[in-house]
Amino acid sequence: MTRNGRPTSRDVAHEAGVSQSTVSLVLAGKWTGRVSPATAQAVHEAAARIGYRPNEAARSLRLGRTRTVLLVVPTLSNPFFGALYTGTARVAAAHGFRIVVYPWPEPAHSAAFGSPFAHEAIDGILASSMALEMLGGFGGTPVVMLDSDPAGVAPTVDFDVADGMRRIADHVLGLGHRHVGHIAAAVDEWTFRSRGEALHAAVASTPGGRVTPARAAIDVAAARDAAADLLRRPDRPTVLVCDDDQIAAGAYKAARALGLEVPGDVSVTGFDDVLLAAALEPELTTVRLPAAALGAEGMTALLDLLDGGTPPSRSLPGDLVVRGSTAPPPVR
Amino acid sequence: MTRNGRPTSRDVAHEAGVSQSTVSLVLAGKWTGRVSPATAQAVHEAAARIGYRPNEAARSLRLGRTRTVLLVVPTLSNPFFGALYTGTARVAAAHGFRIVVYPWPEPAHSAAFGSPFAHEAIDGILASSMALEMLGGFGGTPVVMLDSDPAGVAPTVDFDVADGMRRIADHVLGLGHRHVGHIAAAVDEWTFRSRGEALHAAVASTPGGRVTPARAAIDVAAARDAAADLLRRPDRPTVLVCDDDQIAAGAYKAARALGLEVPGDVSVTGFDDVLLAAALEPELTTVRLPAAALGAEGMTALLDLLDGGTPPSRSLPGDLVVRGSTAPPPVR
DNA sequence: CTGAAAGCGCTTACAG
DNA sequence: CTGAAAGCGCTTACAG
Repeated sequence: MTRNGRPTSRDVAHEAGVSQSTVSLVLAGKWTGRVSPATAQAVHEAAARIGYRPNEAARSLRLGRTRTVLLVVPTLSNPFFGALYTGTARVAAAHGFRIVVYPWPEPAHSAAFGSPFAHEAIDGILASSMALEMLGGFGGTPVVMLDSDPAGVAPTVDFDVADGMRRIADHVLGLGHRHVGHIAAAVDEWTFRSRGEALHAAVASTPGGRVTPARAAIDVAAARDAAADLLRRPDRPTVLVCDDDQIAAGAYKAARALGLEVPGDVSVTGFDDVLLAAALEPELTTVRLPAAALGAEGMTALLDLLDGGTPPSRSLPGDLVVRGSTAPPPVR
Repeated sequence: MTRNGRPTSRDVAHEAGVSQSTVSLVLAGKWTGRVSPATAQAVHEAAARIGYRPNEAARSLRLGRTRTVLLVVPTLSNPFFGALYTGTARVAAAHGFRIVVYPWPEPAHSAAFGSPFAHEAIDGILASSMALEMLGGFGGTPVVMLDSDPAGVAPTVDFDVADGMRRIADHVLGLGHRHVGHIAAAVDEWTFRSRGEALHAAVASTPGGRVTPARAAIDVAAARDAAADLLRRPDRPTVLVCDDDQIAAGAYKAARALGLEVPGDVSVTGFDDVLLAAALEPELTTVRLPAAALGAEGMTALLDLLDGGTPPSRSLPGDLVVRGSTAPPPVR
């Protein structure tokens, strides 16, 4: 027994009447052909009887692996990343890994958190929605990037955001819109660059189509101001395509403040399909990005990488979800 | 050097020309009076030069402590718990602890996660918004409960939700409302029981005041249906007091579907002040609960407990935030 | 003031 | 088929 009262493999050995090494072999599942079935069963029973659980610290020290993965996300105030975490943790748990979440850079607290890589008690890193370079020096720790530029050196699991934005474009162009206001997220990341490029390409290839760009932080108040600027123009866009659901919420507020109805006077679209999208009135037309699936696929790829594999970069499709915030442009 | 190329305290010792035990003493900050200042400085310089970082697994094994705390939350889809995590992690990092988040019971994945207590590589538990009994058998691991019944055996850090709800009640009663619809969260937890009791008490003590109760899951669609039932009554309440901001979002939807204006025809209040509250139109009158502060105070209490202290149960005040969703009742 | 040594609980060659 | 032993990298009495 350890000082804190937890049984050790020696206690199991004593209880089962075998040696400690036999216990280790049996409980690691490496006994077939080396230990008799009867002995193995006795060990399992003894372990269950005294409530034995292996000491992870000892195993980590011995193996040089910690079975811990660091998940780096830009923020936890967006429930998107909560869902992402859930997906990674599900796959991790099934393989005996744990996930430590690290919101970074969290503007408010970045300094106080200290460097996550200082601890180094991790086997690998999953980083979402950021550039690999942002991670700085993390030694040779294996990394899988999520929702990030697939042109980098690390394996990547992405959403096909360009395709999602093309679906948005096809939807609003199909409704008859030609003048599109695009409220881009003022964050220089691959995921947002891709959304913007796809939108511009799709609209430009349509006769009479044009995009008026604007930028806003991913924040309701900032988006409201950017949207108000677009809506006060003499040649007002008939639809506001937003890089994110929170930005779309700001666009709603700007429209209402100017006495414009959504979607009667101006249509609005979002991106992500977080809870907010269905809470707004009217409900938001957006692209659903399966965050939990992204996390699960990313963790699967990282496990492959840790096993010495070379997981291919992949892309998950997003679904267009048409709700009440889009309609044909007003007749003039 | 370890197999994976990381320098150890032996490498530092060699670099500094001292013994490994001296390195350990110096880097643990326990050298004053036992090691000469010159030697201590040499050790620090050598450690910095070769980029030494202590192996956490070895330290954990030796000390029998892991410097890891499990944070159990009901869900991560509500950004409230993201903020709570941020607060705990900030204090934890300052003390060399890490936080492992565990959403539990996450209806969708609860089975797949496995028991968090099985790993046992934790020194303590912070559990939010649940009953201590839900944690089941966690051995003798120290626990601090957050936003939970202070009558339990574990130290507790709470919001004064009863006071918050009284402020809501005073606000709407002050506006002239007398018939209050209460949409309670259909979750049998202390935090919601307290909200309901405080509301009923405050309204009952006002001449002519009465409460019509309803219940809904913490979910926009469920809340919409519950609110619609209240609003279709012949003796319709003039204000819907909701146990949570998401429930309030559902109340908005029900009002709009019935052609009622918020706040002209019916006032609505929330609780928590998550991002959604300011994204709604009109913006939601609610009680701001400082989630990050709760997390920070909880972690501080747990550190105290781990040090052998007996942290007192505490309560943090919530602020009433009056926005556009409340107004005097319509004249009849 | 400094170092040699024990030992935390495991895993895994190695010997029998 | 089974066990004795080494060793992962630390912390901390203990001896000098």
